[in-house]
Amino acid sequence: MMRSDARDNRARIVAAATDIIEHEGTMASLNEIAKRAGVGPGTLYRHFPTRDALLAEVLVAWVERVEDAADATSIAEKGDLVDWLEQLAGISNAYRGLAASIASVAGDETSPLRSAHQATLDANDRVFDKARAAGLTDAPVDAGTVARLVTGVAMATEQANLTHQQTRTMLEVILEGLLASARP
Amino acid sequence: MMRSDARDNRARIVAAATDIIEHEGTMASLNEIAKRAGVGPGTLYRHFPTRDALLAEVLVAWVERVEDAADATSIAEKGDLVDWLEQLAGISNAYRGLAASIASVAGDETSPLRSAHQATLDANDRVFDKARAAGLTDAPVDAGTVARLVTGVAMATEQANLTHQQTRTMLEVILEGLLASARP
DNA sequence: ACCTGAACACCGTTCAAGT
DNA sequence: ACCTGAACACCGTTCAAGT
Repeated sequence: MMRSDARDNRARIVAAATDIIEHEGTMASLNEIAKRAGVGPGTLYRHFPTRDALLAEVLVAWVERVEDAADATSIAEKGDLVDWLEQLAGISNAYRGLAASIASVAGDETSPLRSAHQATLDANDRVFDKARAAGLTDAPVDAGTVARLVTGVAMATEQANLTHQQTRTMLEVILEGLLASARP
Repeated sequence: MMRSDARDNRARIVAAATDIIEHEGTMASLNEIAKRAGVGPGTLYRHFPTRDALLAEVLVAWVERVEDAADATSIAEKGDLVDWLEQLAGISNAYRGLAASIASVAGDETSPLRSAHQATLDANDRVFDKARAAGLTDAPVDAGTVARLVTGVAMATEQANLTHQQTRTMLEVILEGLLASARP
């Protein structure tokens, strides 16, 4: 059982982090977050030994957005799938630096962001299940490949300040490729 | 005419930067580069007011590699094009952080890295010209779209420590999509 | 004209000292 | 058990003072 002051501090750190990361991105200063939360930097480190551990907490709400989006999406034609990929890329760019943070999970099995990452893979799988049900494709599409491609698009979009149309064009190419290579 | 001591210092800064960036990536400490070059930090800033200005100088040699690779590549079948994209992605990952630095050029018309970026776009165009000559595709493929996609792949590869095979799979999907959407 | 290097305002991270 | 906040070793960047 956590001491009540510790529990309070933890909650205030998460609240401050959510607020600041939303505005400044995933690379926001940890000292600034601690200050905003009204705790010493050591307290932040005690509760969250790494930046990703803190980010994982902030992303709990974010993961729900991904899952809701996946479940709310209905897939009837190819354009719907592009819309979905666009949504996925957009959500990955909810905060500055988020796409890069997500990408780094894939290469680190022990990352605290692991479950958040897995949830998005699963959500993506469910959407492509719908696509198969709608007869858009008959072969399996690897969710990992899709995730890596969309993450790459999201990173490029953020880094190069791409227009909506440029990003969509990239996703159209990718979807075309996914469906083409899925057909034997 | 630059004073000879200034010219010497400039050359030593570029040499030190090349050396250090090769090992530590594009985000290497500028103070460390200055120290290695045997100059004060102010001298580095006098010659290169921004990190990208310094990087542009370091990348002169790098651009030649891209152009040589493009001109040396012969394209006869689809696999050759995947090989080319793989080479392009590999070159973009020559240094850590390079893919991101390249990506940021696209969103900044005044970047000192502009000519380096343009050179890679042109090189890519020449390769796809060969593909058209070989009858692999008949419609134009936008070099900008290709560059953005490959940059995204390169960033994801670096950030997620992807395997060779994972990267190649992404590029295969992209090429499939490029050729498919090029066909009317 | 060019260079030096101390100085400034920041980072992330740690850890003795407190309660 | 938990917290504070000064301290450390770094950043990038500037600018008075030197030659």
